[in-house]
Formats: sequence, C-alpha cells, structure tokens
Amino acid sequence: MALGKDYATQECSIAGALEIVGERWTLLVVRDALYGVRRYNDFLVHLGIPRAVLASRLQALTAEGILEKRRYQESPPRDEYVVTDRGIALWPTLRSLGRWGREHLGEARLRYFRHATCGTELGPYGECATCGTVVPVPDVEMVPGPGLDPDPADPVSRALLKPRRLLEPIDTRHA
Amino acid sequence: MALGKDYATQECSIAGALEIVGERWTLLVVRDALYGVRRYNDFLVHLGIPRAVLASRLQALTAEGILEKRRYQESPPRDEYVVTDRGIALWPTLRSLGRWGREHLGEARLRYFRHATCGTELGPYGECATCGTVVPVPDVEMVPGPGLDPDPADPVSRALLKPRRLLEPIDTRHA
DNA sequence: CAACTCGGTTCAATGAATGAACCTAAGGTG
DNA sequence: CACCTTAGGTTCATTCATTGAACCGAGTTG
Repeated sequence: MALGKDYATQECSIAGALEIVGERWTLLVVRDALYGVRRYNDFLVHLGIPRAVLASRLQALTAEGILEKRRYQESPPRDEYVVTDRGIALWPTLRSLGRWGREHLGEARLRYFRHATCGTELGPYGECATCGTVVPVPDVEMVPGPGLDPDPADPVSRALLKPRRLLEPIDTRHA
Repeated sequence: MALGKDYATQECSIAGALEIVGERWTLLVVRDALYGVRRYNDFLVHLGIPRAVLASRLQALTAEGILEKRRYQESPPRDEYVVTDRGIALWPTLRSLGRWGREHLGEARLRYFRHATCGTELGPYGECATCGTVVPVPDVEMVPGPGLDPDPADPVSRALLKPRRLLEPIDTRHA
C-alpha cells in the first residue's frame, strides 16, 4: 500500500495520508506510541500483532519520520521507537476516529481525555472548553473509564489503568 | 478485517472504528460519498478500484449504516449509495487526515474548504473562525486549488473542478 | 554452562486484492 | 429486428499481504 502504485492517481491529500498510515495495524501502532509505548515487545504484547508485521510497520513509520528509532542502552544494545512531531500531529485524527467509534458503534466509555492542567474533559477536536485552547498533546491526560477490563493480561494494558499523560513513556518493568 | 477476530481484543474505540472503516479503499469511498458521488460507476472510475472490491465495500458500508442504498429509477432498475448521518460524522476525521497529509507530505493545495455562507476557509477541525461555529457539512464548500489537474480523464474529477458543496449529488451526464 | 530476554528474520499456509472476462436487464440506433 | 451501449454487478486465476510458528543471535542472569 505504500508503494505509490495504489492511491497515487487520487490527487488528494487524504489519499496521500492513507498511503502512509492507511495500512493495517499502522494507526494502532501510532496510537500506542502516543500512549507512551516505545519498545518492540510492548507493541507486540499490547497489539497482538504478528512479529513480522510489527517489524515492517515500525520500519515504515521510521522511514516516514513518524517514529524515531533511538538507542536507549548500549549493553545489550536496545532501541526504542519514539513518536516524532509528525506522529504527534496525527493525534486529532486519532481522537476524532475514536470519538466516531464510540458514538456510532455504541461502545462503553473506555477512556477519558482531559486537560491535565485544569481537569476539563476534551471536546470533540481535542480542545479545552474551560481554557478555550486546543490542548497540546503532552498536556492531555488519559483516564481509564468504567468499560475497561480491571485486570488485563499484558503489562502495557495494566500500566494504562492508571491516569497518565500522553507521550509519557510506559515502564513495563514495574507494572 | 471486519470480522471481530482482528482488533477485537483492543478495548479501544479507535480500534473499533478501524474495524469498520480501516480496510483498504473504505475511507476513500466515504470521502467520495461526501464529495457527492453516489453511483457505482462513478465510484469505479474516480477511485480506480477493482469492481469486486468496490461491490464488497459498498455492501459493508451499507450494512454498517454509513451508506444507504436507494433506488433512483425503476426501469432500468438503478440504485445509488447515499451517505448517512453516520457517514457524515466521519467528515472531521477525513478533514484532519487530509490536513495531516498536506502539511506533512508536502502536497500542493489541491482543494480548499470554505464556509459557504461567509466564504471563510475552514480551520483545522472544520470550524469557521468568522462565525465561531463548527460548519455543518452541507454548508461546506469545496473549491479546487492550483495543484489540481485542469483536464482530468474521468467525469467525476471534471465535475469536481467547479466549486461545489459537500453532499451535493454529482451528475456525470452533463460533465 | 544453561536458561532467559529482547529484537528481530525466515518460512509455509492462508486470506485478500487485483484485473480481466463474463453476465443480466434495459434502452438506443439503424 | 439485430446490434451496440450502459449500469451494476459476479466469477475466476494470479498476485500480494498477513498470519503464526519456528528459529536465531547477542547479551545477561542464575
């Protein structure tokens, strides 16, 4: 899907965007990256994605400048994938997609998103009604809702049971 | 992708939404429906999608209540696919995806979206700065930009060269 | 030294997408 | 009437992507 031979004739920036992030699993990888997931194994267990597909998606997202591969320890050599500004810019899209899913598929409230500095729940497009501004992604606090499994199997889901800010790295060693 | 056996374990409304509209071609079909495309053949020539895939996507979108199949003439029997409120609700998502595509993939201005009643260009989330409101989709005017091919091959693209409102049905017979 | 973790790659089997051909029902033209 | 065209599909063989399991190598822990 990312080879220019597909949506290339579309003359449309929606089609162009989908060339990059429209493949299966890709937007969920970006979502997890915004939630603070950084390590290969954490993506793996949280998404339930085949290893080969994850490796391919991480590589593609890195090549597109949406994630950045970064060494975080030398011995043993370990890399993490950190979301870039270009990836952070996908937050409004993911936010509106999530809202559509909840409103039109009748899903229970799984997570709330609030303005961390004032506690107001975010509006449809990520804005704070109290402050009258679009909330910067690092100031968005993610709070678990009532529909969430209280005792999930994987350590990433367990870490996400606590309120936390977007982008804040997840440490699965103490979960 | 739409069988519940894929993203089903995600506990996430983003994953739920992607179950429905995350398949290849699906969001482009919805985009075209918002642009006013209604007929099988118009989707076909405008998207360059294989016939079998288009038939499958139209059926799935109809089953999900995003499009509505409606007979518009009896002899010969002809049906059109009209976007529903649930489909219209995907406009903010498509809008933000398109913005991301233009800003981060360096695409030329292909189309502008304006508030039809006052002429102001839409903000990032489809709001009108002049009126201070989120513009209802039927009041969004789509205007071709400088990057667009001035003489496209297919009649749908030709019809889209004129400024027009979203949802306004495209008539390819006089294009 | 054995076992384990992390971050992958390789491989066979399955499933989806593709493009061409075909089909049906109706209408238009000569 | 014979023939061609249009709209809206279906069917089919080929190609391509996804899947899940197995394997691997570097390094670390017991």
